[in-house]
Amino acid sequence: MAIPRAARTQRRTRIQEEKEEQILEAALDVFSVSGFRGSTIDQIAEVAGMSKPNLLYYFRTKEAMHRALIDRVLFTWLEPLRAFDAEGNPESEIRSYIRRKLEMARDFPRESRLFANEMLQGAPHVEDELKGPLKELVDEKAEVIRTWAKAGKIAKCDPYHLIFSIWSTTQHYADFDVQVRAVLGQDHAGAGRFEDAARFLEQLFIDGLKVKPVQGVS
Amino acid sequence: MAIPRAARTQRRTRIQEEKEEQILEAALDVFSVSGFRGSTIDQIAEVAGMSKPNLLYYFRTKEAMHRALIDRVLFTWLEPLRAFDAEGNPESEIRSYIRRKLEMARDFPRESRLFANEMLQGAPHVEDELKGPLKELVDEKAEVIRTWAKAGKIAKCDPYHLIFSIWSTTQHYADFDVQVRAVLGQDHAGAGRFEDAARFLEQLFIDGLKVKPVQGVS
DNA sequence: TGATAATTTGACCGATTGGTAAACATTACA
DNA sequence: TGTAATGTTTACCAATCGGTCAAATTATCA
Repeated sequence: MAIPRAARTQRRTRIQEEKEEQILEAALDVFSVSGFRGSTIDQIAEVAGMSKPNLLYYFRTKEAMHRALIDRVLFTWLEPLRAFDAEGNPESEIRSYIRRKLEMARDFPRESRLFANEMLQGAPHVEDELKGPLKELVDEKAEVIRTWAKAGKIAKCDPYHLIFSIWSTTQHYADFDVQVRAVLGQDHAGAGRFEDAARFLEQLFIDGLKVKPVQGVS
Repeated sequence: MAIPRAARTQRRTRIQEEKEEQILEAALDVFSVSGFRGSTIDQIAEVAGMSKPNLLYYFRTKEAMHRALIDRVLFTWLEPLRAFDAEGNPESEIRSYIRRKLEMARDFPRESRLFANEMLQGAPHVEDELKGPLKELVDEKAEVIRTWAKAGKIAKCDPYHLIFSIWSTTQHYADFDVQVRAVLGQDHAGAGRFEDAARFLEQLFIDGLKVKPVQGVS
């Protein structure tokens, strides 16, 4: 008789690892496009190439699949911000943060869309994580930025809105990919698009954050 | 006997105007949160305070409701970009464009989320509009920005990515509202948040686009 | 007012939804 | 190899889905 997944206490089988990975891969495909409510287990099953009951053998509910995905994404998505180094050079730290976020949007667009979908729906499954770990990490890095500004290393600015603007501009290329493609057309297609975006954003943020000479009567 | 809505040729009744508005208002509530696939006619009917068949008397299908909403949003959403004036002063044009987009994100967050949902799903209902009217408008305004840059009025930059970055940063406050709230907490709550965002973005874009002195051996 | 058109709804339809039960197939391991 | 645990599938369930129909109700206007 099959033992329900939740009751298992032993170490995981090789098959379990493989199949769970296979299911999450398919679930990411589906959830990232249609969101939680708009996705069906049947869709995921078809993409995964397995029967629906088989999926439910590894994840007891649709919500469990979504949960597993969100947890994973939330963690890796914050990697670049964690790497933000208080001891580093402000300009190069910001530059490489932008580049890393942009690379993630390019290499993991489904993860970005999954997260965006969750936000659009009011974060019903992750509000606690937002108010807890996420807020704490952002608070910490915002303090770093504030210190830099006070030391005159970058222009005075609201660190929170700076972080928001880096998030939004970079993730835009994953979340609004259709729109970007439609507007740019075939002219700016391919790998060049990524470099163009990187160049623009680095210029915007670096120049926008340069310390301005004190204004006064000249 | 009731005449199917699509067959009507006469002018619309007062009741028709009111009820259609009432339905679209409810549909916006639901679609903007759950997306097209994730929303149900029953949900919309409940929010609208009408029976499901009554909704389907005014809009023959769920898709017709969504279509009507998207069309309306697509038009008004581009208003600020249309107002972008080639003859105006670059700095103040960009500044007021940012402010207008930010006001829309504040005053019409549901419309922003409806659009974002559609983009995340790959724009299955509006891809033609994106490649047609939207692209044309953006091309036109991008040309204006390029002209400004060539004339030395603003820094040289890719005009398309500039527009993208203004879109993403402003709409972020509507689409990712939960996240913004969670991170800022109660400290930066209320109306002040809007002003903080406006101040930051205007500073970022204005300073980031200032013409830089030509680099060379000093 | 009366009759005609416009509006509204309860009952219902087949298809799809998330999820279950139990039989069947495969694997791991003594 | 045998057998017990693990993995897989067919058949199925109640609930919900988008949408229809006909009957009932309300508004319009000659």
